[in-house]
Amino acid sequence: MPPARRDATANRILDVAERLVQVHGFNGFSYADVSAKVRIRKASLHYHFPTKAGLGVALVARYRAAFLEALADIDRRGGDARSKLASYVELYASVLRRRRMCLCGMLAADFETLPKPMRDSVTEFFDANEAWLAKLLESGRKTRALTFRGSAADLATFLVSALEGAMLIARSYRDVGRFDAVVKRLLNELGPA
Amino acid sequence: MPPARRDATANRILDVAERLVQVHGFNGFSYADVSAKVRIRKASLHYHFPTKAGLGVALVARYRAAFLEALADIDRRGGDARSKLASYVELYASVLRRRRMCLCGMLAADFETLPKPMRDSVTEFFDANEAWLAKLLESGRKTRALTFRGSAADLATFLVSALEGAMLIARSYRDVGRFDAVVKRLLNELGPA
DNA sequence: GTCTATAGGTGGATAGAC
DNA sequence: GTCTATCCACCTATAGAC
Repeated sequence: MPPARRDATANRILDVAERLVQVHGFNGFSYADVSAKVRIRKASLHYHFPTKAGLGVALVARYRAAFLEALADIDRRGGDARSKLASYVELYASVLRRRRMCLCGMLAADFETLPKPMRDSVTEFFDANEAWLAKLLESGRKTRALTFRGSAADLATFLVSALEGAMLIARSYRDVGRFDAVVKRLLNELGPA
Repeated sequence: MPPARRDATANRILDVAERLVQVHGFNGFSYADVSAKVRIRKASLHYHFPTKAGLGVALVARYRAAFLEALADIDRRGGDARSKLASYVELYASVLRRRRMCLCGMLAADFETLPKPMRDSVTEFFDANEAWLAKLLESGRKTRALTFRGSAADLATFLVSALEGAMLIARSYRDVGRFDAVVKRLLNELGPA
């Protein structure tokens, strides 16, 4: 039996829990909330994810894998650094358009209340995210598609911070345009299109 | 009797609750947590703040007032726009150094779970914050202390987003240097010191 | 794998004595 | 204003039948 089918229920649970965390935060949802949406009893959830901490770790692991896969997709599609950067930003925008916060940005807010293994997973997400971005920026600088001062790693940190912050606040205003305005300014600073 | 003395207990409660929200989020603290730190029984807290929603509103109101007072202080101390901007950024840095997130940045994460009156207070904080900053930026542009493209209001939105995002992530890494690096890049983009 | 039932704890909030 | 005592809803998690 293929894993996709074998873990079909687990994945449905993760889908629902992921959305709940992105919208309400890790301390703002319960097994009861998941239960209601998945149409399975609370107790049955514990068969798939015995503890909430474990569910949280699985959530971040899957999110990171999916995110890195999306980044690999961007690489596979090709194009210059600037269009790749636009695709990268679009990943954030698409999350926000669904009225969600980045899962790990949300968990960064909840950070001090998270079980230790979840904390490590969250920073690992940002590390991997920024590493990919830094590589893109460096290659963009080489081909002169992008211009910027300082190290690519520093700029990657900066961009991720700005994007996460823009998502965070734009969501409160329920105004994606606020996010778009920030993006426009970020891209403008990286040289002419 | 002066208000400061009359509301001494209420203020101690707010001090403790404020810190708890900045560190754990609005859904990550309880009256029991406050009770333990203030050394007063849970039930007594309800005398000062009957509901958690009411406590939350009081929290944001006080935080905004204190923040705007700090901004007024910056104006009173005088200096050029660039040094005022540095003082402005220092407000965020000092919060982060105490291992806290901006109260309203944290509440922006909790936004969807907040009682309506709190939601309004949060966006009003950002509105007031950005309005002050936009005014500063505009005056800096006039005196040529600052150089930037686009509207001052747009740039203010951008700066607040970047600062909040940088706080959010730097706190997860427990690395204030990460925040400082973002600040350095932000200030560099606003022209030579 | 999913169910019912329930344990054991904590959440916000109230009543009434002092 | 602060206390003890208590309510009831909800939380995460477990036991055991099917």
